[in-house]
Amino acid sequence: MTDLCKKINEFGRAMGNASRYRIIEALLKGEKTVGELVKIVHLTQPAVSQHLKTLKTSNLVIDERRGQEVYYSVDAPYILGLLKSLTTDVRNRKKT
Amino acid sequence: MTDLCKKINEFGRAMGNASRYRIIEALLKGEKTVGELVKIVHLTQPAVSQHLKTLKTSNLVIDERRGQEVYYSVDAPYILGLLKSLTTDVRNRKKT
DNA sequence: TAGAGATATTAGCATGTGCTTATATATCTG
DNA sequence: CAGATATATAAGCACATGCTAATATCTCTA
Repeated sequence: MTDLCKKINEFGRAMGNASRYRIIEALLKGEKTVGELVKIVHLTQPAVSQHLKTLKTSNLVIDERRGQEVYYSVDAPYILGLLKSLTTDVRNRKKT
Repeated sequence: MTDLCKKINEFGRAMGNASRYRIIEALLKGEKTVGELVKIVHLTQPAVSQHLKTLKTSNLVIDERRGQEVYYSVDAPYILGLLKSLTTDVRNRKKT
């Protein structure tokens, strides 16, 4: 499996879960703290933290601590790069 | 969950599974029969058929029977539409 | 430094998922 | 129509995954 494949696969795993997808959706509207996300997606704080961890491992989100709170936001350049690669692959497919 | 959300989520679920991702990859190189896919991804025939069923349910592939064989191919226009929507969403995000 | 607030981590459980084996359906050919 | 080939479906099992509850870690402030 090439590096790109692995990335796309991780991206899929992230977006394929409803909770994580809702987290991403929320983050697309602007950075949020864990506590804010908890209120938005209606999950417990540990559940949100766990999802954020997998999202971070897949490089889809960035975190930054400011005082007691940790702000999360989408890594847009990374995601856009992935989407572009994918789009190119589909465009260049062998037509039927 | 909006209609687009549901589609993207299904797309993610499809791409997030390694076997399904390999099937999509193979199909991007041109349409294939179930039997050909079995040889390529090294899964049993029922396993491949099951994956193809979920891919079809998510509208990512198209099937067409020709005699005894069924040919599968990616639904490129559909996928490209999804990727475009996703790209737009990420581009138009609220910057941090 | 003690306590409070915010987040992360761990363990455990219930459910979902992917695979296998067995069987059914469909299509062709003799 | 009978058998062969291609594909689909069903049942069952092992494992992965998402969630909860409990606890740990980190940071601020009095």
